[in-house]
Amino acid sequence: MRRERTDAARNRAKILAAAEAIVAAHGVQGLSMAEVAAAAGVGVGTLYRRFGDRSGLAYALIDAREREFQAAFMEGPPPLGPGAEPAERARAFLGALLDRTVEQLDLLLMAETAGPLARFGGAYDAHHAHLAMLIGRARPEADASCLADALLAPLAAPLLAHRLGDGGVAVERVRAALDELVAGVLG
Amino acid sequence: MRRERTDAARNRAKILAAAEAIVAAHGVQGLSMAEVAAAAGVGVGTLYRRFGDRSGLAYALIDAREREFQAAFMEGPPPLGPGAEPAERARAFLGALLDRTVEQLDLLLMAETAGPLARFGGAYDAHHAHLAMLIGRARPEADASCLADALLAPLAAPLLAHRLGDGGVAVERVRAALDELVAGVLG
DNA sequence: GTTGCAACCGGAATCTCTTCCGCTTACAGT
DNA sequence: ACTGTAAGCGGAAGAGATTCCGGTTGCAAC
Repeated sequence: MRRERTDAARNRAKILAAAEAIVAAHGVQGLSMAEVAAAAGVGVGTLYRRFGDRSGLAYALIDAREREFQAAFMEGPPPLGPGAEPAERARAFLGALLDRTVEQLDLLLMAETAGPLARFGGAYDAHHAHLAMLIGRARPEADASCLADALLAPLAAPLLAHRLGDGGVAVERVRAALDELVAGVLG
Repeated sequence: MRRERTDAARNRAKILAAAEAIVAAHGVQGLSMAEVAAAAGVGVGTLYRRFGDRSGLAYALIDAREREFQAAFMEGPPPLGPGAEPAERARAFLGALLDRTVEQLDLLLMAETAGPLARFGGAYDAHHAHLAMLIGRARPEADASCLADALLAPLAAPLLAHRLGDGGVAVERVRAALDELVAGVLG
């Protein structure tokens, strides 16, 4: 496919920079499409062509950290990367994903709320494929795909936001529960 | 607290009837607040005072079946109700919840999308409390609350919609994976 | 039957997301 | 450099959710 036009690339950068500035200044709730467009000096149509919708913009803001994370579990050092036992890698993977999710909870919440299905393009599929691979290696006879969904589900942003925010549950308790789940499934 | 005024009760009934008719005729996507209000012959303000927002209206439509379900697992016959072993009850509970969720997938999807936090008032709390009770009975030393969240998470509407719809996964595969999870957690 | 008031009602106004389409521009091929 | 065109652009228009508030009404107390 053709290279991105230079004006498009420039606009993309301006939009992301403006969006980051707005999130830093007013939080995620202040991130309205019209405001981002105005701050970036482009029309709202440009935002939509580039990012699809509000949730697409949120995912784009998350993307940088997501790439780091994917690199870490695909080719980084153990126990996250190759070299450790599948069960240990799965535990490390879910723990790291928990940390990343908590760190960007506001953006993820907005992204999933704006359009729930978008979550399942891109990042989620990569996480699912990785975890299913680990499960399949540890227990070839199991339904690795469904089990991977089940282990990833407790990390959904709305649930974590509820428990960590209103519920007063600490991250470490969630991590411990995940470890127990992995032990039960891959044990 | 005071009894509901008769005009308010009448309007509530008219609104729910109109909403059900619209869902039956045009599906969940046709359920716009203005349209429901017009069909019920009330102003939109009345919808909002009564149901809070779009997701509140969706939950109200789900409510009847939810009450049946709660009665079944709280005081119905085993294995769902009292009388069976905790592990078996937990399996039956998650299976029944899976069925109910699939049955009302569209409404649940809309309800969670419209306001993700609303899910965690009412029905979710009841499910969580019940499952945590069963887990606590089977394994007093475990963190029953967090494990209950983890076992309920795979039943989130967006995930099920994705797997059952686009992914081509059958309900029975999901059920089998849940059974395996329960087996892993409850010994 | 009258009265006081709290709850309720309606729908216009507002707010934000999203779509649409006529105009502009980068850039590959000549 | 010239040109055709596909990609990109902007912002007005459309859609639907949500808020607001002046007017109305059920009903409990007297």
